[in-house]
Amino acid sequence: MAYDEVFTNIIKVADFSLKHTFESAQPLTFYGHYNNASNTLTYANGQHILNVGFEGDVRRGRIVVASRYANAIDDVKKRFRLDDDIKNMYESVSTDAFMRNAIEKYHGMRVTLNDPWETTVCFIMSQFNNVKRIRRMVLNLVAAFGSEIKDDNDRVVGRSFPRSADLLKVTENDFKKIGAGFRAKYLVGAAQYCTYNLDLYKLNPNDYDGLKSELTEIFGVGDKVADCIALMGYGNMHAFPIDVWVKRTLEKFYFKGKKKTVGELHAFAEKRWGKYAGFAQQYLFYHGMNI
DNA sequence: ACCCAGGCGGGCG
DNA sequence: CGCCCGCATGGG
Repeated sequence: MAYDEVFTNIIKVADFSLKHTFESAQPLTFYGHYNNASNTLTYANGQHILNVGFEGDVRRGRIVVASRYANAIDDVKKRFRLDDDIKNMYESVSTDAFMRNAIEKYHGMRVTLNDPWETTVCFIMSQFNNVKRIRRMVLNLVAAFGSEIKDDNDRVVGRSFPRSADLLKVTENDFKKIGAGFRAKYLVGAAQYCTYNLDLYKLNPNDYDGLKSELTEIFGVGDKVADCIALMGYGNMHAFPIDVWVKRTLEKFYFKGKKKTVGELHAFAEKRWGKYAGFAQQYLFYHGMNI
């Protein structure tokens, strides 16, 4: 099959925004390529390249998938969690004015389901950092250490995200060269640990406590990053990552500016948003950061 | 110049 | 356990 013989299909979808989903600092933000003018996203899954576009209204439109990857449709459905009962989720987390405003402003923003290892790397990169620089660091990582994706004419058309085993020979100094800074030593440790000591693909996505305890054994993964991996790498909506923005936003809009501990905020989120806490969190984070 | 960013590990009390 | 500190780097 020639490279230009791509498989295209259309998925009808309600309440979906490719733009907000991409831009809201999830793994796709860090290694995908989004074109704002055409509202299209290109990303790689392993050796496959997927082109995803969106047409129509946020409330009711269609996703156009173009790829030579036979399972591209299933990949997109899984990645964007299109089978979720989004109307019920919105109803559940629309608990107050802040959430309603966030949902109105960023309607259609989905919590994505990503590869666990890729999510781990992206959020190790995220610590004590800003979104723009995280993205540059991750793109540098893929460019430097990802394996080439070639067409039938042996032409390089992209690079895939490096697996943990692909990074075993990469040194701390190499990671510093791509801008990782003090996180370089964490990447070395994570690559080792996730190759030899922990199979990320055998963890139970539904076991929140189990995920947290296993993931925090990775050097450089603490409570917050583990919550991000549980949420965006395993789809565990119980996870409620509390970063500086979420903490600040909760304190300001839910506790009249009073300082709260992370433990208190976790308990608050669990009681208020329950099984959709992670979904609510993405709106708290993104709206809180941009308000 | 100064402050901050999707925090973490390590050391200390 | 909780608290506090240093940490690399670039953008506002």
